[in-house]
Amino acid sequence: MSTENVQNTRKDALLRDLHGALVEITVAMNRPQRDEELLEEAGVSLDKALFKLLVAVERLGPVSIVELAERMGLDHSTVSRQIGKLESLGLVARQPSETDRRVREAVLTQAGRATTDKIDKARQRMARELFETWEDKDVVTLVRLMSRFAEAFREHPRSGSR
Amino acid sequence: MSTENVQNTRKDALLRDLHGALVEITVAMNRPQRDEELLEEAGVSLDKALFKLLVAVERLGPVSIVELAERMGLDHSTVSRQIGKLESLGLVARQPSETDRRVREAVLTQAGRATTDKIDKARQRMARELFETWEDKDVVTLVRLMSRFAEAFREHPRSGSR
DNA sequence: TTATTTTACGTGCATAATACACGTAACTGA
DNA sequence: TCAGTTACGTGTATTATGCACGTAAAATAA
Repeated sequence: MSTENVQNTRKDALLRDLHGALVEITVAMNRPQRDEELLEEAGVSLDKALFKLLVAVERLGPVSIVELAERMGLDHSTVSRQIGKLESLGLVARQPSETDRRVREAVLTQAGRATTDKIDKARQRMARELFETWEDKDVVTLVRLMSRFAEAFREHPRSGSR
Repeated sequence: MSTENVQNTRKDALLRDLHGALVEITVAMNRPQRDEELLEEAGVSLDKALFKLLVAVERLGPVSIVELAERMGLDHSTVSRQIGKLESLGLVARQPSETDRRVREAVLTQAGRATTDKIDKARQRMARELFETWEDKDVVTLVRLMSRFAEAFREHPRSGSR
């Protein structure tokens, strides 16, 4: 308090704004409404949780259940069940790993690929629309800084652990 | 496919990276681990869902249940119950609105304010640490562009509705 | 090699967050 | 005044999720 100065206050306000933006973005990303809209635009019918996992499988290629769980911040049992559902829907297949017979890698099936293609295209359309009024320069900068932030946030130098 | 050109591909890749960063940030924000760490650092014991709502009440000041629900992307019944819990913990109070006797505004109690102060300070400390190696200029730019994006994303020009 | 520990996965079980449906009170506008 | 809308709370059902446990395979130690 006694050592508080103007610079600190300014920076605090800045970081406070950042947190506000982060919360807003997180809420927007978590809105079921948003998923539905995207799925509808893509002409795909899929459950919210399954949808996120399907996209993750697309991004991470052949990927083990455990790694998928870590990436998604979920328990492996949850992912195991959800992948099971995606499998029964014919969108994902489990294949034994070549190098480790404990792991069963999740991969997209042809139908799964077709689905994620539609979703990706719908997302691209919406993103283009959102950035329509932005200067290219700003978009590039946003992506650069936000990617950098995402990585730092993920690696998040935890107080003591890890 | 036949009309695809290099410019489109470049921009698509950019937007794809953006989405990747968004997903990573969302996952990081949703990690229960993160909340725990923050709460521990703040020396506060509180449930995950309640914690988010408490922070929301701090930000949005005296706020109705319905507005809170809309901001959080939750059903009003969920928020009603959670505010009830926060009330029984003595962190939030419900006060009748001056202008509309249907609404019961949620506000922080003194204890609630003390709690959010601790949380805010802990978050500031962590944020400062994360941006330690960043140039001020980049932080300022990140916050500016990300705030702009958050607003655009929230207002999200829905296909037809709204 | 053999034995011990760790890892990956799946399943039974319990919990808790959440949405939906409904009822009540209050506000709004014709 | 009266019909329609809105804000809120509660009963109920769903379901996503984590935890605990067991099994098989791999890694490591002995």
